[in-house]
Amino acid sequence: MSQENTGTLGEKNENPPLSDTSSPGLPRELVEAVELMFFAYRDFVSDPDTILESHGFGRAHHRVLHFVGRRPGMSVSELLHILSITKQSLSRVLKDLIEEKYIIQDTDQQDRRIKRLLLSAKGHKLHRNLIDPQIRRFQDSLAKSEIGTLEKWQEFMLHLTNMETKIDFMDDTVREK
Amino acid sequence: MSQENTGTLGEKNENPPLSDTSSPGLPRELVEAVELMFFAYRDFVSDPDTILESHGFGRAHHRVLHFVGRRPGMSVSELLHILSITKQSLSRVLKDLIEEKYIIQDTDQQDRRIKRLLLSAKGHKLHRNLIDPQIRRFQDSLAKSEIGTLEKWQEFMLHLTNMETKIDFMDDTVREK
DNA sequence: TAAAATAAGTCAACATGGCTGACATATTTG
DNA sequence: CAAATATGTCAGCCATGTTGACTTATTTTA
Repeated sequence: MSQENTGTLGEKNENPPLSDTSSPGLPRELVEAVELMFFAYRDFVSDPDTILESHGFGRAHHRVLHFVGRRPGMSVSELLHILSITKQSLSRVLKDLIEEKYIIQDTDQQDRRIKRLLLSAKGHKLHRNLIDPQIRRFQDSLAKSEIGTLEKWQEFMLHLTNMETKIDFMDDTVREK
Repeated sequence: MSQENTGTLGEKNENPPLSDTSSPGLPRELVEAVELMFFAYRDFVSDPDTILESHGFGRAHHRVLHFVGRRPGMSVSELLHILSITKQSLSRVLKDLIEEKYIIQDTDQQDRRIKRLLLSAKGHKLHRNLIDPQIRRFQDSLAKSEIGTLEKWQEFMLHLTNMETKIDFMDDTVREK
């Protein structure tokens, strides 16, 4: 067990081929796919992360900004449901975004307990700046790879999700209750 | 600006179609793709998260376990490089994994400063348990969607990464220096 | 109409896992 | 022998998750 590998190495920086040593018994392609999820996601959010930092915001702020942008007029509890976090976690970032006028709260006229969330012009602008590099990344990747259109990729990615989660958001039908 | 949407709603749970209201000026399909990255990643790691919790571990432990499993005999600095975190962050989780005998350290015989990292039998077993649901998720998705093989998906995902990151790991050639 | 349920918000405390800076130790290299 | 390298450690900070206990306003219901 103790390092047959390193013994066979001529120099310390020559690493053994991954296929020889890694995850015995598991389909190599699928293990690589697991890693690609990690690397792709990490790099995919790296550009917005940089922009957010310059505003004193974090990823949590980004998510809120994004989903409010995607569904203007969303209530706080709907947002909590999509993000799957607690209201205490949300409140910290939402407070920042409201105080700095990226997000506007608008009391629902039918039910005055509910506050509808909307992006301000400032909020739209930031949202736009954050998503631009991600869209560019998709477009570049689309151009460089042979996948053709995004459709099949989307279908595949959708099947990776827990569905209920996703469907709640995609659908316009009744959520809980 | 103030909520034309909610005004048109008959009932509070009927939300407006996303396509009508969200992210004006941006290609809808690409905005949806951005969200799919978020949902797919989150749900993709949810099964391992549950298992990790029962062991008192977190995602950080998972990553270490995974990459050590993938490249047995990896040095600490190589691991740091792949994970792109500081040694102080790594040390917290690596310490746990070594103390609880999931990972074995083996001093390199050529350069006794370097410690080669390896999974113990216990480590392999946990790694296996963690990756199994993820592989199953890929297989299910592959079966349910019309993407065919993973090849094009992998190519596309690879192009989403910053490349240097990825290539460092995939290649067997010399890393830094 | 009074009581219960709902939506939102707040305070306090805790965990995880990033980060920086400052050092210590062992080992190899020049 | 001095400098560089690989690893490890202490201390403290930050972001963002968690739980639990409450408050306030508003709507629903019995």
